[in-house]
Amino acid sequence: MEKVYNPHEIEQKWYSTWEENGYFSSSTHQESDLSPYCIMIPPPNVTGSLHMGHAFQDTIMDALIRFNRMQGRQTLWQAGSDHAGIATQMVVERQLNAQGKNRHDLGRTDFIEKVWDWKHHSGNTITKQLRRMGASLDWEKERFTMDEGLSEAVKEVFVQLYDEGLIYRGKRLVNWDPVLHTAVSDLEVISEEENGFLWHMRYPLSEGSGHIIVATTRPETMLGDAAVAVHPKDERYQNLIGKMVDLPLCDRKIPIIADDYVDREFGTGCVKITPAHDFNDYAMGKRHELPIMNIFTIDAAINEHAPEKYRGMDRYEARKIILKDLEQLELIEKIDDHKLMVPRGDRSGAVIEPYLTDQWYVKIEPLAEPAIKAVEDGDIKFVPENWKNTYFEWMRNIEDWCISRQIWWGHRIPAWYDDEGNIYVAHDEGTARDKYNLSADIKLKQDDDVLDTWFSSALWPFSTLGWPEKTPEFDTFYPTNVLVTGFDIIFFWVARMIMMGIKFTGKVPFHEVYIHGLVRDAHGQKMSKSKGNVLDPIDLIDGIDLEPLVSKRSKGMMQPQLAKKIEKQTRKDFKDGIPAFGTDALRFTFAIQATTGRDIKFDMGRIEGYRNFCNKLWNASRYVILNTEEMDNGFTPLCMMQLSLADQWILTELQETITSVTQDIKQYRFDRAAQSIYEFTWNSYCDWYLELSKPTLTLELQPALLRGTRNTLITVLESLLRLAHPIIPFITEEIWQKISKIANIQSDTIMLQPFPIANSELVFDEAKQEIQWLQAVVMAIRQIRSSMDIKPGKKLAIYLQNGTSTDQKNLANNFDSIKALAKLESIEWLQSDEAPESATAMIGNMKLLIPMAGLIDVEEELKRLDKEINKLSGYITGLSKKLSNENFTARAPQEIVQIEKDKLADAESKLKGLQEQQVKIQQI
RNA sequence: GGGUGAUUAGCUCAGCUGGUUAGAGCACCGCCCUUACAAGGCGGGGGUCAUAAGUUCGAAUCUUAUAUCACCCA
Repeated sequence: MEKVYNPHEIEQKWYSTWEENGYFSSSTHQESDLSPYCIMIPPPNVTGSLHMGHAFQDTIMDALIRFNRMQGRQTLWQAGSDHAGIATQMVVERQLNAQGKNRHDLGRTDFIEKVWDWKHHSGNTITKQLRRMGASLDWEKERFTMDEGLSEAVKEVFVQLYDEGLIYRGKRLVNWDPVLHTAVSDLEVISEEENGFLWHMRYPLSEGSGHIIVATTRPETMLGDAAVAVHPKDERYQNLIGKMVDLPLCDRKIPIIADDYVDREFGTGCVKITPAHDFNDYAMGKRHELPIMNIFTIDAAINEHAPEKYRGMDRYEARKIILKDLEQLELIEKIDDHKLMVPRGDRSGAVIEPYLTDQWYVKIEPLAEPAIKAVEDGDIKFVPENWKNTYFEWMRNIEDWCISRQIWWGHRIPAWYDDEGNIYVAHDEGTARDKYNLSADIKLKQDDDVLDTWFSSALWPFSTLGWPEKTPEFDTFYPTNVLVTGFDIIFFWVARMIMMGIKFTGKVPFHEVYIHGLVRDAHGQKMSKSKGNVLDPIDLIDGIDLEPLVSKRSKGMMQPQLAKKIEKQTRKDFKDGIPAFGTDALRFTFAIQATTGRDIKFDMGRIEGYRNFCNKLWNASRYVILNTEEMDNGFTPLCMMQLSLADQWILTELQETITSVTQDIKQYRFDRAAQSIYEFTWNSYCDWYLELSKPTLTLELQPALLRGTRNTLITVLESLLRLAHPIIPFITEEIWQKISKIANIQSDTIMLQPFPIANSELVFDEAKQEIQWLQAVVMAIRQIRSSMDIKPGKKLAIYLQNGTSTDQKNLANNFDSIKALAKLESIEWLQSDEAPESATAMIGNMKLLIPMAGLIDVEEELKRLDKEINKLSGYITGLSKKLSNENFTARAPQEIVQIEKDKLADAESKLKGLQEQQVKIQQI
């Protein structure tokens, strides 16, 4: 293997090998009694590219999938993407615009063909990037929400819901994008605080004198006012309730009404009510049977219902003129600065209007009920559990779902109209005629609208498996095991999948929902394009220089004035750009930070640390290969093999690590799993075991012992690679290819190897005790060495005193190891109480002495002893206080009391030894 | 206004059903290019666990209140 770990060279090679060999396939399954395992990828937007949220989410899913696949289960990670109606249409329209055309020039059919063209040529950015992440998705089964089968499922569901009266057409307020000319979902509306004004306007009372002052952030909507409302208990306005006002500029009279909804503290406590242009006003209008007067066109310009003067003006133009006119009439009381939430379309950036239109709706309550019950009954569990509250909260206050969109790219609504506007719903026109007994001469026209993309996404868990056809895939994998997603789409997606799944398959679509946190930047800010703080996962994998990074971040801004600030921040945060860390390091960073539900602040220091971890594993493997390749490693049957204490110890540690990692992954604690792997690899295997193996290998003892150590070096590393594979697939595969050959394993890939299972026969408690003793001795010597400034290379002669029979046995068994690890010339037992002047450490009751002659400074040693003694005394004081408390000794469980007593005895004897030593040295 | 979560070392975070002298990585200090690894080795310093009260023999952990921050809903 290369001396330096170079992720770039290994990653792409292995991914294509895996894919070409069909290792990701859900059809090839090993013989196993275990149940199949399936995760549906949250289908990424076909126009999208991979962001940190995806990378995090995909790491988790891939780890789960690889883990379960290695456990021998038939495994499907369903690949695919969604058609992202508005986003995709916009991408293609922009291309047309560049040629000076728009979609109307092409017409619907040709335009849709163009979109398909685009999809085939450019719609695979994110699937390529998923491959870079190492995601072991079943690409053979890749689906797209607009492909034939999924479209069939959409029609089937629509028709059935309509026939059952659960889909209807109605006129309601929707979020209207006046630029895109379509309804958009709440999810596509981003409300953010912006600076604005609160205008206080006088509305004259109709009775002749006096006026009422209303406060509004949107004065132009006054043209559609239907009333003025006050709080019924508001003493200031009691006498006005029921009276009329003259609506300025409009020549209309509107009533003053009372409603609880009015906030007395806001503005003047009087609000104008515009039922057609505000969601709350709409509700109030319904309560009070107010007329609903729409004053906007689909472009949000003033329409023919308003006074002639303002017709055709854009809403903001109209605002200016109206304010000027009111000013002239002296009807403006005052203007306050005001911060308000402004809803904008996430695609167009236009301010969204509540707008009254005909749309299709799903009647949601009958669907919500069983979906709530499924979570209440535990058929579906949220991880972390708290999220079920969010789910319930939304589901219990759910409103009907507007599913129609006024765009071209999407599933066209399977509804036809005759000349009289009667509606016929069926899979296609022919079926509709049969179903409704319509003769061929009745002209039918299909609805122009398409369905919300989320409508098809809601069917994803079963439509991808072939539903409504009966397929083996559906039988095998539905219900799926777990859905992995962010909290932000619990409403839009998770809840709807549950509703649709139960409705159409009779079963929940998944048994668990794992909700992960958000990936934020190093400062804890949400990553967003407009803030210019996004990190591209691919840049972390491949690296990027500062200049390209700066231009990438500050280019194509919606608000170009922010570019300077972004550039400055980027130069500060990434002085030297970003080095190439590789996919495995990125995945490990995500895994180890995936504590339940918490957001991740993405810290470059950590990914660097885990890149170093990969490098460590790499180099340890090189050591193992160097010492075992083409040697007698004890794999031939019937050869004599003997395990050293160190071998037994590392095997013991490995079993414990396997047990905890397995448990942790099953409980979605990827942080703990990764942490255990890290600690085992670095702190046990590398820091101690490899060092312990060196004396054995170099001293060339009996062949049986040599075989034992070589065998252990190999088998432990081989298991470790399999243990870590679900998190860091590339490096483990690369190393495993070498190691498996040495270990006599016949297989082409680590991917399909069994996940390690802990073996209780490889747990050696005695060896564990002995190695812990050895570690204590070695660390004590190193500590003295370091604080006394003794050169690392200087070999020491040490003495031991006052050892128990166990200490004597431990030394005898580990003599060579200790000599090597602590760089000793000799170790001798002192039989009498007499001892040379020495620096001293206590290992239990045993005294460890390093003679001072010429090596150790008396003052320094006294200082060191003093420090140790102080530390110990503090400890002892605490313990004795605890133990002299009768309440403690009487009430605490006896095991605990005994533990504390043992601790105290131990500490006291240690203290005694150190104090004796202190006296001795003071006498020098 | 309602809800959820957070607050532990300079930074990023663990700490599970209460029993550790409160841990890790990064950063910091000292020594070392020791034949797997300087992307490294060895050793070290650093925390009144946001604050206050309570429950308990015992609280970072449980309860209540307060403060600050974040997010969701209105």
